[in-house]
Amino acid sequence: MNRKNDRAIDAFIRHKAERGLKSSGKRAFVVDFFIRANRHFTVEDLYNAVKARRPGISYSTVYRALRLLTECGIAAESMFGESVTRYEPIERSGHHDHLICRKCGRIIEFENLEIEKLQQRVARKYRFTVTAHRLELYGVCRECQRPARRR
Amino acid sequence: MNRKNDRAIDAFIRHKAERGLKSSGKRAFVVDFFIRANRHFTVEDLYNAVKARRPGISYSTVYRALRLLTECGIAAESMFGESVTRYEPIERSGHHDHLICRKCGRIIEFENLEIEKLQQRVARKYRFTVTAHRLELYGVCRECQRPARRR
DNA sequence: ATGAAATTGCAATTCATTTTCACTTTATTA
DNA sequence: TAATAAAGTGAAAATGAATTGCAATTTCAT
Ligand SMILES: [Mn+2]
Ligand SMILES: [Mn+2]
Ligand SMILES: [Zn+2]
Ligand SMILES: [Zn+2]
Repeated sequence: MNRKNDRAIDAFIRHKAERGLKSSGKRAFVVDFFIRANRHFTVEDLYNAVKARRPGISYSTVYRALRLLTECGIAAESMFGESVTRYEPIERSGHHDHLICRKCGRIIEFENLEIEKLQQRVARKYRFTVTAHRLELYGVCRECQRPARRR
Repeated sequence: MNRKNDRAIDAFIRHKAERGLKSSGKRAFVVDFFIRANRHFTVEDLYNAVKARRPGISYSTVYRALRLLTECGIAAESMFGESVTRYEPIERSGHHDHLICRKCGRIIEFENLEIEKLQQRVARKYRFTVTAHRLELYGVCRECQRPARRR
């Protein structure tokens, strides 16, 4: 998994080179932090997490870093039915889909090749070329089912 | 399909009763128009479509009508990776998922019981109770593949 | 060291959506 | 039917996430 982090960081360095971007300690810190912490960050989440360890980084920088990461395919955006966008590093985990708990907000990742195959079959039926997909299952996670439900 | 429209309209009338809402010609027109036109409306889309046939209906009214329709389960919201929410009547078509063409914006609907079963299996594996799901396949539709690609 | 170009933080802006509020309409009651 | 309470409406203001403009700062090839 350090391998994967390194690959992601290399990808970012390559991206910078291609686009003639310069280096910056602040951005590097954000990028690094994001890649290492394998989470589904809100901009606010990431901003707060980063700020705790290294003050003096602004929201703008976080927004801009996440945009770059998305552009070069290191980060993936999702919405999960909220009003804010979430970002997660994908270089390291490969494609997967999500179970989202509506009680505690937990996000569980899964992969299912059979489903992916069936998606291709559906697409073929409509002569549709799939370039991306999104599958989200919403509900209640294991932990949230245990405690006696009130109300 | 008139049956289904009628059922949706009845559902809305019931919802009004339950919540002590009053009647309004404008709202009724929006609701009616939305239910009849089986489309994936943007608020703007619906506002324009409605305004063409019956001027003097404001954005506020459209927004508010769509909120009510969503609350009582007649309309479903989706985002499809854009910055605006889309609404479609679901009472009439039942559950389905979507193929979204990134070139022309066309939205194709499909149902696949096998996929739904596999989703249940995934959920069971994680002891997760699914209450809703969302599957979207993005790409290029049949029609958009035909013309010689330029660039 | 110089200068062009990128980066940054802050404030201002954008854009979709929600809310506020004065006014109108509806429905219930006397 | 008149009075009244509550809901509906449009226009404007407010909100909230995300983007952008800009002056100051930093990077880096020369
Ligand atoms: Mn994930
Ligand atoms: Mn649909
Ligand atoms: Zn949970
Ligand atoms: Zn198309």
